Amino acid sequence: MSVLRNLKIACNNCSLQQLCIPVGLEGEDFTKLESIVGHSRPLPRGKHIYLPEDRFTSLYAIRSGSVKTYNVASDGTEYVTGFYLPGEIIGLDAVATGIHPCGARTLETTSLCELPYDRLEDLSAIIPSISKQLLRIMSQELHSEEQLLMMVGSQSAEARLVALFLSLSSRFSRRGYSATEFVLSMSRSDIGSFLGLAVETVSRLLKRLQEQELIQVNHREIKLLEMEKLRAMVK
Amino acid sequence: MSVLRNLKIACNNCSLQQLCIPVGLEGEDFTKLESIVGHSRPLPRGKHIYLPEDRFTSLYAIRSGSVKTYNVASDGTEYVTGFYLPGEIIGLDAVATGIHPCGARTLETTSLCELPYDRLEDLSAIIPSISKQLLRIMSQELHSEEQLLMMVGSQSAEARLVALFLSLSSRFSRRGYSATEFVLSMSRSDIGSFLGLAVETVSRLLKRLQEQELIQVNHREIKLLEMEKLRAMVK
DNA sequence: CGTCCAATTGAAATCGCTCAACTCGGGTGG
DNA sequence: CCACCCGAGTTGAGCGATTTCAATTGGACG
Repeated sequence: MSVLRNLKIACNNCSLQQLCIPVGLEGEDFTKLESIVGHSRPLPRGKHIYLPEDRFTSLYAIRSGSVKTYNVASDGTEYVTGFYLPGEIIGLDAVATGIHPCGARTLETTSLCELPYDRLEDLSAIIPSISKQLLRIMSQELHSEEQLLMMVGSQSAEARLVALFLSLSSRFSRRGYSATEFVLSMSRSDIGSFLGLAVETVSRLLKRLQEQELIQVNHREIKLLEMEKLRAMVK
Repeated sequence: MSVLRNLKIACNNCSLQQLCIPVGLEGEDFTKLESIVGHSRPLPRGKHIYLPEDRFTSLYAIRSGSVKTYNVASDGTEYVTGFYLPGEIIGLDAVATGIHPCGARTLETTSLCELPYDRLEDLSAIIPSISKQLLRIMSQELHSEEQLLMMVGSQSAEARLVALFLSLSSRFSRRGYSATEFVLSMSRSDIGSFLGLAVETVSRLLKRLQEQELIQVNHREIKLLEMEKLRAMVK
């Protein structure tokens, strides 16, 4: 029985292998990595994975569902710093200090794989391609933060929102989901907080984009109607 | 003669050892790292280190001087993505793809250490603490981008400018320079571009902060007069 | 069926931008 | 050595995008 359960959750059987840490691992190395990965039953919506300032022990790979990371300013306001989809890794920003600078919370029912960092370090001393892969993932993350920064810093509210949708679109599509129709797991205020916009602005922009027939909005269901025009909006 | 030159530029003699990749390396490992580091004569102001879209071959550590990284939007506008001081590493965002997503240019006369990435990868397979250190540096960078993002996304223009000064202040101070008096190597428009503000706004804010006697501005010389009040402004 | 939170809508206020003119300082060439 | 020039920086006025405040609607769930 426990065998069944283990099999079921092995990286081996995970459709996200090609997006996650195991990329490029084979045979024994693959098995070794698998052996340190911890699993848990799916978490419900709104569950904390770790809090800001928590001690850092593990990275987490999203297996299914989605997660937001956030930071709390000294006045208590919460700022969303990122949205994470299956195959993506959270906690990388804590490696440097051993303390989580951001918290993480599930946006919907979510399954995680836990990667104890000390064991991951031990393993990457033996299997160099693991640290290679980790570095690649971090670098990727760094790059997308830069993109985001540029966007938030100097694009219109409309362009920012469109850019978020296009980012989600391409990420969904790489995971085998539709690039043009998806359901947002985050609230309007999460979106606003992430993009540096007021909730009301998000709402008005959605309406306007719909009126221009660029997208179709139904509560949290989004349909991108004019990909080319949308892409042209984010320069 | 060549020995003298080599000694002069060895990590061994570098005051930035404790801020740079060598952190935690000793004896033979230290020597091995040193052996792959390339040096060049100081670059003048305004020199490109690499262009956006250039193929990635090396990381660069700033030895002295300063550097800005930037991105070019499809309409040709240049966006500053970061300022880098001695002991900091540039090029990390290119590891994932092998292509530099951002360009890098000197802001003043600047000396660099070149770290060929393929050799660094080979080395970190032998010396695990190198990849550990690299991961730590990347994570650090990730964290500071998050901070920046939060700031740019949701703070007032004034708070953003103050936050930049405080960041420079603490970075200068860790390098043994004054935490309250420094000379900006970047132009007002670099600052504006980095913070997502118009040049004129930067100028007006500097004036206002000076009138409030929080800082003192003389061209590019900045003196922070009221650290506590300044810190309180960035929540 | 009522409650509560998320989302929407409207109106007024504001922060930062754009456009335009002007100043200042440093470097260059006569 | 001085006058000129050019880019960087400053200053002013008006405008516009986004925020804020306030009220309302709508859905999900008990």
